[in-house]
Amino acid sequence: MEVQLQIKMNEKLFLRDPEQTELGKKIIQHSVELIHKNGFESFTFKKLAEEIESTEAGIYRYFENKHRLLIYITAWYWGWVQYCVVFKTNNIKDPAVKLKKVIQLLATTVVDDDKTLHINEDLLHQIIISEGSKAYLTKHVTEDNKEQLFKPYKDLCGVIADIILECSPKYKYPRSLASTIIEMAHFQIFFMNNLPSLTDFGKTKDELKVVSFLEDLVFNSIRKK
Amino acid sequence: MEVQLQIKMNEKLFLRDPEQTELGKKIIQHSVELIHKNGFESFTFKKLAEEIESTEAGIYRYFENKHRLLIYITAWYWGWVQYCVVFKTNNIKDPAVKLKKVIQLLATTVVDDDKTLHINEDLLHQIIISEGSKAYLTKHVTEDNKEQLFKPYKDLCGVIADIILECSPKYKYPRSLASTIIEMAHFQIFFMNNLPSLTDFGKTKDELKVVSFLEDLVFNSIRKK
DNA sequence: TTTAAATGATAGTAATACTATATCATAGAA
DNA sequence: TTCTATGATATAGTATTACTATCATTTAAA
Repeated sequence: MEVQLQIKMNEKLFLRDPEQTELGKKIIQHSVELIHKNGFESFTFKKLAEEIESTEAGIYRYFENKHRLLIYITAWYWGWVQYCVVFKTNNIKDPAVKLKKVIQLLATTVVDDDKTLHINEDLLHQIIISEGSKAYLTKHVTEDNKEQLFKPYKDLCGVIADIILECSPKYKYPRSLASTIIEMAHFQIFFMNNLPSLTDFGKTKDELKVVSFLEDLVFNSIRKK
Repeated sequence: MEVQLQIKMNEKLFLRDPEQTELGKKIIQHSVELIHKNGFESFTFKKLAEEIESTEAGIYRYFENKHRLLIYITAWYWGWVQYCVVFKTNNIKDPAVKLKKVIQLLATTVVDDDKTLHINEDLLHQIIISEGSKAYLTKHVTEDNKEQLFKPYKDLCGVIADIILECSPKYKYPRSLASTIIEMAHFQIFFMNNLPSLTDFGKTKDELKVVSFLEDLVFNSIRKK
């Protein structure tokens, strides 16, 4: 049996749903590749259009602008991560084991998931590490947030916060710790690879050390005292 | 006696030293104000030139482009923070007290420092919170890093890591914990104000709660077990 | 088969991110 | 006093970016 995964996206993220058409899927697929290759700053709809042999105007029918496309991509990613978290922690009783699974999922290389054909999750993971925070670090966060554009991120944070509370019902900062885990899983990887002296993993560049650091950080914070 | 603070900057950060001329100082001062007001994305040298009643070409003589200017501003900020850290922790014996001072310095509102006349440190602090990471989240981090453009950030991280080691000589992740403190001091403040459900401080919007969270996180990690 | 939706082709505009060059004021050295 | 280097002003021009608009054509659902 073949299963296909579809992540339901907020309709405000796009002008026309890219999942519904061939062109739409090509836009997402090649956006991920282009942003991965050249970075978000030098990414333009013109270049994307050339890549997929369509036109700039064609892409503007799907997304208002490239920033909205970035929000779409990150929202998709967080939705997908939440699916993975729920899937991988299913049937696990011990919340501490769940939390470890989550940390590992966030901080280690992603294996491309065949359930979504047009999206390369490994590239996407790398994009989110270096471009993800640009989705919300803007002057218009508040309005974007009102449109619920960051809901998948906030939902994931909520799921992780709940696991933290399962581990330690009296812990006072479950949400802040959850967002810290998410952000630091990515930032420490970025630093390790690009500004290694900001970490203790520069020599080996081993993602598993980031996992160890985060586990140490998290479990020392939430354990009973 | 009046003391004037000058932060020595890496010469590769600029084409002409803005500290040395009136126009240069105006560029820095009004950049901070404009970026604070409209965000880095919509900031252009043209608008800046209009603001200071000079010309675009004039500004290009000081900075290669607006991204270099952002790196300059952030580098200046980290240099200044390091000066504050050293100053405020001077003569304190207890490293735990030092570390608390550092956390407070990073996470709470900055009082404008009269020692630097043309720079408003409070605005600058707010800019760094929302724009600071854009300085290094680029495709050219590695080259920029080779030119030592991020040295002030890395030095500050080193200073904090040393304090952590004073507290707990056997702690395994002093640098990663230091960069986590720095980043989270800023991100949690940003989240608290803009995406409050990612934190536990949304209702009160009280910076001191961010301080408490970070202290809890840090001291549980480094205390002897 | 009709017809609406999706796409493609083309054109145009305002703003952005620069580069180049020529002039001018002034302050210190010869 | 003159020369020269430095900093500032003024103007002009280019390639690219970030869009918007229009119209023709293909495709796919009713």
